[in-house]
Amino acid sequence: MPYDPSDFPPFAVTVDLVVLTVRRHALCALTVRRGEEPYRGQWALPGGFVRVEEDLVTAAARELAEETGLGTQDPGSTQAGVHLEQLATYGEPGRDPRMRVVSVAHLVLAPDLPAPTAGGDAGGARWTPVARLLEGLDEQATERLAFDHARILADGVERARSKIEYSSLAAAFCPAEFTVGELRRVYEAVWGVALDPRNFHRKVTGTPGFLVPVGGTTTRQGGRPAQLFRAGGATLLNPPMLRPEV
Amino acid sequence: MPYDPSDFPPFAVTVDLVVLTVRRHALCALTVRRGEEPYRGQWALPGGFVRVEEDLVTAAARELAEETGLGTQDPGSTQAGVHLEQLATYGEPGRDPRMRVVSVAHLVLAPDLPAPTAGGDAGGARWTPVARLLEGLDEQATERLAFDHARILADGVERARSKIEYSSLAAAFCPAEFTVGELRRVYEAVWGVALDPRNFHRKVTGTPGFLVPVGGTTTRQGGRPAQLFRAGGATLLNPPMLRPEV
DNA sequence: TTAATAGTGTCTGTAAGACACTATCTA
DNA sequence: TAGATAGTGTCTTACAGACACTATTAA
Repeated sequence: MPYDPSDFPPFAVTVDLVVLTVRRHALCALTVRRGEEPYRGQWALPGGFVRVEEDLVTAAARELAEETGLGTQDPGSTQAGVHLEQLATYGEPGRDPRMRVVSVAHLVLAPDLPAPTAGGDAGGARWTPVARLLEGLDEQATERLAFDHARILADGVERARSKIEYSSLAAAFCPAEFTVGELRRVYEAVWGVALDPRNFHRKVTGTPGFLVPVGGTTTRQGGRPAQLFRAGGATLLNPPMLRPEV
Repeated sequence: MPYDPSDFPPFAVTVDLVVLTVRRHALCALTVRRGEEPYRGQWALPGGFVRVEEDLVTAAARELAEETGLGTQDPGSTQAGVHLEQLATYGEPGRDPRMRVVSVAHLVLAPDLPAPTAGGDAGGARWTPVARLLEGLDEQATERLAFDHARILADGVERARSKIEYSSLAAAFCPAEFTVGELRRVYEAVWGVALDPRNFHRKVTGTPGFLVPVGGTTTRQGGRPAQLFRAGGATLLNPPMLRPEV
């Protein structure tokens, strides 16, 4: 099959970002307000075109930096808590009414950040609890996301929920140094359940290499001072943390 | 951002297929021989261009049918044992020396099939043990796959290996009706380990909804007649099957 | 008979779930 | 003091891993 340009139809390739964080005990996603048709004025996931010379994950990191100022280095990196990975690709013919767009969605897990600065071409950006964005996914909810972004968001949330079961990825939602209680509240927010603090403590501190004590303590959560940890080298949690009510 | 064609660079979008099966106690992948440059004469994963009006998973199913005669219905379907799902997308600028190609890889799990019929434009097709295709992934192995297909295959194999831990997907490698021993040999081939037959039997028959007895028996594996089962409705295995030596 | 696979039962160690109890901070 | 969170210990139960033993076929 020689690569005659007439052989293949032209596609636009974009990256869309599911940027998740935990704010006030709720899992939140970054949304931007659309400035043009279609879906003008509606909220959407941040994203943009992939450039000619650019790798997919590089494009995702660039869009993330433009939208939030967040920096990542390599795919899978957990520098400063920020994690970026490819999620899935969406290419249904009618998903964009104007032309054929294939979007490679990426998942970003970030610690709680200051209110997003809409640095890019977006008309506004904010954190929205995913529960509100995903309620009544089938019907026309009031806060319905543009395009098929509700489905993309749902896939990203499900990926995050399942990945923290067997990996140390939940630490990506925490600052560089965090307490066991703060990590537990991340699990509770992402899964939407309550976990037993004692059993959780035993599980995460008993897994070798999962948490590394940094030496200090903090009382920023109130109560007795808690030890500070950072994420250890062990990225796999075996046996996994069990998600209740599955 | 108005969709002026000059705004975005032209991409070709293809689907590549990681088709896995278990033959003679070995995990094998479907490979086709390339008829043109680059990589002429080398083995590669089957694949092809996505058509204008075609969904990504539809394109993957079409390529699969053209290449093997295998039929699937919906994504995630387990009809006649065949399973098809999206794997990941590969779009590094230099991955195809001729032009910018973004490939959406898909993973197919199929029962043991007759020798593949190279029905498509491929110069030949065969099953190759993945162990041989992946050995010395970094160096220039003798049986090196074209493009970045060795990495795509490695990602597909890893996906299959991890998914059978917590799902009933291993049944996709079996015929519609199978015995507990045949299912165990699938796990052993995919993971490359030996499992205790007694503990395996207890695990899979003790999980409600995982296996459904069909009533008959078979002696096609030799020895005492074994009950025949089909995959049950329970697609999630909780607690998961533990992969040894991880 | 032997050799193969199928299937049941039993023991042991690990770990999860439930929860009592103590420790140390702020208000 | 009360009330919050941190952290340890204990008991029970579930289940994986190891393995003895029986069952039923083919050669």
